[in-house]
Parts: sequence; C-alpha cells; structure tokens
Amino acid sequence: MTNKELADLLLPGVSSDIEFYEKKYPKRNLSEKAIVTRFAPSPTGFVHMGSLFASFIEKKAANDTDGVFYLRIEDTDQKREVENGVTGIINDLKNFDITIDEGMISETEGKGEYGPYIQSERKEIYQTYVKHLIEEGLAYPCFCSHEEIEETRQIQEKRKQRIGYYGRFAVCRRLTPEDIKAKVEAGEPYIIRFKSPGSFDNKIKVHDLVKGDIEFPENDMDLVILKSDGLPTYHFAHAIDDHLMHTTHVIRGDEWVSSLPIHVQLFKTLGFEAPKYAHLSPIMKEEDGKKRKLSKRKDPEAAVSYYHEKGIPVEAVKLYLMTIANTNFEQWYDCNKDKTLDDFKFDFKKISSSGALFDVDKLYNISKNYISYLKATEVYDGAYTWASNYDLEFKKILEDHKEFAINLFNIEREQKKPRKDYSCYSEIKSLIWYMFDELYTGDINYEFQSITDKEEISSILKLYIEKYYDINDDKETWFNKMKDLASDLGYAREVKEYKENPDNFKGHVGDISMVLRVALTSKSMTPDLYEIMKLLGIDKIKERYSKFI
RNA sequence: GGCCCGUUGGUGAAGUGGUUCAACACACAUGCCUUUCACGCAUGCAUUCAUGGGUUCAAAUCCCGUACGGGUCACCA
Repeated sequence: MTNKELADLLLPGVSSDIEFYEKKYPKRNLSEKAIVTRFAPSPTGFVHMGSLFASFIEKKAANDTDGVFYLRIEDTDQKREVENGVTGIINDLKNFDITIDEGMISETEGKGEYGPYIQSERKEIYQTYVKHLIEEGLAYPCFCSHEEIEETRQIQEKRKQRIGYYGRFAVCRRLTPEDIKAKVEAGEPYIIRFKSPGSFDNKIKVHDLVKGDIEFPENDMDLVILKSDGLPTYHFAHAIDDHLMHTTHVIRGDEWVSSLPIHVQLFKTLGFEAPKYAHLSPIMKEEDGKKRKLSKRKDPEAAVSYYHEKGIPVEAVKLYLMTIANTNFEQWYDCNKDKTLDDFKFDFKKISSSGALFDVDKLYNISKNYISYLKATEVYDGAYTWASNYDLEFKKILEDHKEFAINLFNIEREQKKPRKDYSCYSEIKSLIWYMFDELYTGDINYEFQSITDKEEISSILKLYIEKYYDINDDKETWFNKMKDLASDLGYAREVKEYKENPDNFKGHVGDISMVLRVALTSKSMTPDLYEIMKLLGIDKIKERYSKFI
C-alpha cells in the first residue's frame, strides 16, 4: 500500500491539493517592514487583561508599520464553546478602541481575503494539509486509547523517563500499512500524529523578540495534529493558519515558549517560513507577598469589563498598557505631553522580559492625570457615558444640569496645573454630590473643623448673608469681604496675624471660610469656595444657610 | 521530576564591564505654598542590584553553583 492509498483510507473524500490553498492565499501585498499580527483567542466571551495587553501590542506593531492586525477565533476545542463567545470578545475589544483590519466582525461573519477567520470553518484546509503530510510519510494514524497512553505515562514516570509519545513509546508509528488497514476496517477510532523528525539530543536555538535566544532540545514527540473530531490541535492550526494568513509576528503569552520547538519543527517540515515570535510575560498580581498570574477567577481587575465599569478612560488604560509594554514609554510621554500614543514608536526590544506586576495605583494615577488635562466638556461627556451605563440617577442629574455640571468640572481646569480630582468617572458623583439638591438631602453630616459651636456658626452665616455676600463680586473683593467679616466678629484677617498673636483673636479668616464652606456643602474639602458659591447662586446659598440656622 | 525562563527599593523600572551605576515614575513620609482640598515645590526613602563562589586592575553588568518565583510536559488553547 502506498502512502497515497493510506491517506485515502484515512481521510476519504478529502483533497490533498495544498497548492490550491497556497494559490488562494498569496503573499500579502505589503512593504518589507510591514508587520502582520493577529489576536487569536478562544471564543470564551470575554477578554482577559493579559489578552488585551497582547492584542494592544499586536495592533500597535501592525499600525506602526502599515501592516495588518486581524482577529482569528480559535474554536477547535468544542468543549470550551460559549454562547455568543465571539461577540463578547468583539465588544471588549471595541470598548478599548482596538479595531481590527481583518477577521471576525460578528459571531459568524468575517471580513478580509484570508478567511475564514474562525477555525471550525477551516476544517477542510487543515485536513488537506494533514492528508498531504500522510502522503509524504510525515504523519500517521494512532489507535492508542486514552488508557494505553496513560499506562505508558505511568511506566515512564516510574522509570523516570521523559513523558510523552516518542521514540519506542510511539507504538503506532511502527504499524505496517496492513495493520492500519485492518484496524481501520475493523472500525477502530484513530487520530493523526505528526511523525517528528527530531531528536532530543539535538539542540536548537530559537530567537524570541522578547526573551532573546533560547536553547531547547529538539522536539521528538509525535504530536497529535488531527483530533478524533476531525479538528486540528492548536499547534497544527497555528502552523497552517499563520502560514496561510501570512502572519509575520506571532505575539502571544509566554505559556507558549515551551512549545516553540514543536512549532519551529512544524513550520520547517511543512516547508513554511516561520514567523517571528514575541512571547509576552504574564501580568502578575501580588497577594500575601507572593506574585502570581493575574487570574480571571480571583481578580476582578483581570476582566477587561472592570475598567469600563469603573469608568477609567480607555485612553488611560492604553497609556498604562504602553508603560508596561515598552519600558521607555513613560519617559517619552512625560517629555511629549502634547503627543499621543500613535506618535510613539513601539519597539519589541523594549518589552520587559520578566512579568510586570499589575499596579492598579499606577493605573489610577495615569487616569487621574489624563482626566485632569481633559476639557470640562470632555469630562462631562465621559461621565455622562459612564453614567448612562452604570448610574441612571447620576445620568439624569447630568442631563438636567448640563451647563452647571460643565462649569463645575471647569473649576481650576484648563490651566497649566489643573486640579486632579477624578481618577475615574465612577467616583465623580461621590466627589460632587453636594452640588446637586437632588443628592443633598436626608441627614447631612456637617464636617465642621475648628468652629463647631452652633450659635457661633449661625451668627457667622447670618452676618455674611446680610452684610457681605454679593454674587457679582470678583474673587478679590469676595475674599476681602470675608476678611472684613472675620474682623467684625473678632477673628484675624490674616492667618499670619493670628499665628503671631493667637490670644488676640477668636480664630482667623480660614476658620471663617471653613464655616461658610461646610455650612454650604457639608464637606470640609471642596474646590475653590468662591467658584462653588458662584455656581450655586445666591438663592441656594441663602437656602442652605438658613436651613442650617 | 524533565525541559525552558526569570530574580535591581513597597511597585513599575533605567542601567549589559569603568567618567556620580544605582536614573525616572507611582506609592509613602516630612516640610513649604495655600481660606480647605487638590495642584505645585522641596526633602527623605536600595552603601546596593536574590545568594555563594569565580574571571578581571575593575561586575548589578561575564561564568558556575544554590535558593526562590514563573511557565510547560493533553485528542485545552
């Protein structure tokens, strides 16, 4: 029996014409330096922080070089299938403004010339290559049951030998065509394994863009390439897809580095040019003094939706990702505040080779800085969008008081050194609630500081309203009047004055303004009181003061 | 257990043999500024680069061992 006949017996009705696909998916018409990358998740319905990180880098690398970034869905494991799993991924990417040039755009549709972009629809392609490999004598069927494999494993463990299907443990490799024919005709189930040409004693060196040169023993395992359901394993699909889709750079998590010998070998024996590899270290998290991989089960911040819920601007998350992606980015950005992420040239060499700890504090800091340089209207828009998704009460307030809210956000903003109050949209409400009557209700907890006597407070408020407050005053006049008020009541006009002779005064102008602030907002910490008063207006000030009195 | 990778302050890190080499940023602390807060400014925070040994006139930087951490060893990706 020839290899050709064997191939027909094993994969009847499948073509082995690989030239068909080689022609169908020609080399991409791109410049030499253009990078083609892909994000290739399983359709689990959501994107993990680590994957977002990878896809972010993939897209950036492609964009920087006028290349292509595409989305391929790896659904060869049917047990993992999740309903609407693709849509969830597309949405998460969309939320982070990661758009694709090619690939899946909905649960079932793809766009681009190199599709299908979902592996379950590429079954014929894989099988064609598998059949070709059988014809070439580079692959063979394996009839071993799970139990038999397990037995071998135990033997190997006991003898302290390497575990796996290789060398003399690869029993089906030695099956004669006649054996195979008999087994197939008897209806024995089988899978297809790759006939590894490697030897464990040979060393190979693989270059990784992040980790550098890595030396491995050559792969000598006869890996499964086609599973009993007719779908390929990851390794095989990777070789076929990235070859046919002409991926130039495979960027993925470093859990894959140990498979590198397999992948390199697969590409080589298939006659494909291997892509460049960049293996990213996982994003770590510290817990109880120990580092561990950020886990989607244990860590809410591992889910990309977390940032959406918190209302951290997408741009801020991207800035943070870039600071861990390229170690020189942070300083570059510091010196180029007017530029954007697009202006920064991503460099594979500047990827840290050890796992970065995910630093939420740093993220919030970046976000806070980012928001502080936004225009008031942009803050409004961001807060409004966030509230529309997560806080309808706040959304209504923002709608009803649009002008007011924008003016509020504009206090001490749009200047060289703006205020930095908000690190994310979800916390804005808790910082400005007292500015809205809708929220300024119920039991108010007044945070008075040095002056707490009700009588005294009342007399300060009364006098201020009756004699001093004029909404038309400019800031200087306003503040001078507060000083007048202070001296009227026996307080020092200046803090210094008070500090020099504390016995001569009941307190100082700062104490007075604190009373005015707290009685108006209940809070001891607010933005500039002059601005706050102006915004609230005389009626509301009178109302709140008299309510207190 | 085999194979592979990593280890610079509380955190992210710069730095790959030698002119302040432990930069910069976050966090923290103190002080100044200030009617509060925030901002800003100033100062402090690793005599030391996991650890032991070696190479060298000279090492965080090169080599070897040890420890610790991570990854992987499926008809999962």
